[in-house]
Amino acid sequence: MAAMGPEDRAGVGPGGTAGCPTGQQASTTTHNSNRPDVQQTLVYAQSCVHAEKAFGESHKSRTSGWSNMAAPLQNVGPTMHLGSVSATGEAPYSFRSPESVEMDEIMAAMVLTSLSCNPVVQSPPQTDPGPAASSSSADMECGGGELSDSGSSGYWSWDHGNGSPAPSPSVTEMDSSPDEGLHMELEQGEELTAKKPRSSFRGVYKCLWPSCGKVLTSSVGIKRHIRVLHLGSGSDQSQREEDFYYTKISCETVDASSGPAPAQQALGPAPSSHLSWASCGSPPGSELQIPPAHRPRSNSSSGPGPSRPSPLSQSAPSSFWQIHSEHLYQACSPVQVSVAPRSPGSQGWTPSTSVSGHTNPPMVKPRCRSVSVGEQWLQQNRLQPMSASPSRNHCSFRKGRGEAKKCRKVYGVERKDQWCTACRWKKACQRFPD
DNA sequence: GCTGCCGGGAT
DNA sequence: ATCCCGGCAGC
Repeated sequence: MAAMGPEDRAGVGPGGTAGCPTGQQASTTTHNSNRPDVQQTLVYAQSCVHAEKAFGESHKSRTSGWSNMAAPLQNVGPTMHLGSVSATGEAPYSFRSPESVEMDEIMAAMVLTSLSCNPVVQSPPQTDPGPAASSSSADMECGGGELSDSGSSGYWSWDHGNGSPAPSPSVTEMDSSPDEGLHMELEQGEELTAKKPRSSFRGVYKCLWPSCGKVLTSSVGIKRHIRVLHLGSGSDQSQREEDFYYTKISCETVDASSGPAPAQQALGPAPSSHLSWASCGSPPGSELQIPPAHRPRSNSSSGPGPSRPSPLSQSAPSSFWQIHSEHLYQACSPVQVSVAPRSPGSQGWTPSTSVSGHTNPPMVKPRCRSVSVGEQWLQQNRLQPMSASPSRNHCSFRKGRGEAKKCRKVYGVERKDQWCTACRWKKACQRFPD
């Protein structure tokens, strides 16, 4: 639904322009003038360098400026990365060719972006992530996936859960350059199709070296690739810098087969729901399980807004919350009303709290409205085992009227204030449900 | 046309 | 979350 076109990308996320010192625009637009698609994040990041150069040459001011630009870098150790960046980004300007400089700019900004957004890159991904690290990284990845929906080009965003920065690494990757992206997709396709049938989440590591775009599935492999091919093996520095020249891309497969939940089996085709829930990747080595405490609570925003990615196996319980918030006066009305022996003038209506909704088949009958997967799961688990195929065909059926008196009939329009709330709101009658 | 209520907007 | 209403469909 988030059909934001590429041109809609603001490019500068929350605090984007505010974070960078003034005067950042002019110096860099010249470098990127012929490729407007190249991430504006890059422009932004690089422009900070220029601005700082303009403002002062002291290393101290540079450091503060960087931390100002991107708070995420603070916990990473800004000076260390600055060293690597400045080595490629600043010094050679005076004598390198414009193309080389441009590539350096791109690369430096990519490195910065990936560094600040991807903790997996900051620390060796598979050495010893530990449970906390893996879970937090999974959260990060989720944030990235979510951002990718908005179509922004890696703008800065702060993760909802733990306050960590979580720009979208994958978006940055995809937007980096069209030809490179194509190249990467080809390679990625080759490597990934092999594993496609079974895995649901995976991370790939992409080399950020200019015009390389090599994609590997293991961090060790990508490190070795960078070290050997680009940095040149041997030097101590190269072994440390290799981290900066790759980034991790989280991918998801369209797995309709990963652990089919009972509800999904019974549901039949509900592909959109599957996809919206499975928009999260995670590192290949780390486990997918996000602790419930870490998982963002289901925001009550109905509709396909930022769908919280979660493994499919957990989809049903999470959507349970949504049901309660969305269809409160319907889904949460186990209160059955015995309508039969009533005098017409009587105000009384006897709500019997019998949970035996299943004894009343019409109650179970799905209404004609779009039912989420989770909701059907709920219905299946809460109520009687429904028919094995509560397919959406029933949704086209609109229940007939006249089976029970409604508030309008009982009280009349003139006594509308005595109607139940739902009737007043033109919703399904709560007081006299069919 | 009346009625029930879904879907969605407004606050 | 609450309130309201347009509009659809069954009668």
